[in-house]
Amino acid sequence: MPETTAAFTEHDHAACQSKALAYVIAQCEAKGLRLTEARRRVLEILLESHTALGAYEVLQRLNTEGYSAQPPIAYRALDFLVEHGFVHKVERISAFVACHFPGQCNAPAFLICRSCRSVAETRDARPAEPLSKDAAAMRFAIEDTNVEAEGLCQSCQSEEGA
Amino acid sequence: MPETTAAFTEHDHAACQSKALAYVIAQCEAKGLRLTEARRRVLEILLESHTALGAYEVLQRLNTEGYSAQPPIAYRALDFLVEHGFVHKVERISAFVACHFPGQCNAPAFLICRSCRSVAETRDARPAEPLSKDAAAMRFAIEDTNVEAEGLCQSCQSEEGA
DNA sequence: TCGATATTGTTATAAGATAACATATCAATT
DNA sequence: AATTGATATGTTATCTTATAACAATATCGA
Ligand SMILES: [Zn+2]
Ligand SMILES: [Zn+2]
Ligand SMILES: [Zn+2]
Ligand SMILES: [Zn+2]
Repeated sequence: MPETTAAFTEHDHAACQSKALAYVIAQCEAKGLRLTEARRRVLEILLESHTALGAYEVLQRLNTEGYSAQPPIAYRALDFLVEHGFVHKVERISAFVACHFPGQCNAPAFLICRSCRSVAETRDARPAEPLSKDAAAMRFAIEDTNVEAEGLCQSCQSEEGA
Repeated sequence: MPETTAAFTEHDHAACQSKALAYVIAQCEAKGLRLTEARRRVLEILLESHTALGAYEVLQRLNTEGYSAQPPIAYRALDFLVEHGFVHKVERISAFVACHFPGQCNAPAFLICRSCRSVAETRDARPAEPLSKDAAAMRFAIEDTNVEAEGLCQSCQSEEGA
């Protein structure tokens, strides 16, 4: 199996999920970050699958659980989680996906299925070489990089052929 | 000079601009595409600088020229230009920038200044290697890739220090 | 000229994101 | 325990980005 999350492969997702959650809890302890109720619930919702969810989908999920939250609740929780690298924003589809490489994720890159919205994360994508070289040459200070590939996962290819 | 557009460097932008426009005109001729008034105006607006413009900024520009257009006018023109590779969408900032590598642009990558919104385009970014390798391994069919780096251009770094 | 196809005009609305401000909670110090 | 500054939440309203839907035109080959 390649160095990707198991998004498009069979795997023990319960383990996948609890490992990531445990890591976030530990990190917050260690760094004195406050993993509040809302933040934790949002993270748990995202960890349920390898599918990216929009902020309003997350919000809806919160609200089907007795919560009665407005957009800023979801966005603030997501901002916190993204800021600390526990969740990634997938710009291409304006959606959020939990990080599944707890603690090992520097420059993530994503494979995004346009049909089922599953997102596989690969790590160690050295920020696209020619880009960082050019950036240095023109004294451009890169702060953050997105590498996102959209397409069809294997199972959605089959369905589309059908 | 590296293989980037001249976005962050001194250059003969008039030439830059007219070369790109001429290329698009020729391509449309050759492929029987209709570069209508609206499409051409939108392209010209984007070619004026290496700054990315939002769809509504483009719309506003159209409307300050006697036009009286609604959002779909701008989006349709942009869709056409993006579809044929004459314009790129910069997902990270939901904005559009003219392609300045007419005919030589396969997998563009961008350096985006978060302050002045200038965008430099580098070509030949082989779609991030680890990603395409992983994709092949899991039979994921990549259709389109974004590589976008956000940061500060040299001149905006100076200003921020001030 | 006819008819299929592509494009534009127009209205309305969906979807994504944030500003602003009041209230509440937390955690460290007196 | 009370004070206080910093952080987080609740709430309303609004802003930005993008598209659906459908009628009216224009284009171009048969
Ligand atoms: Zn999993
Ligand atoms: Zn899929
Ligand atoms: Zn130029
Ligand atoms: Zn700049």
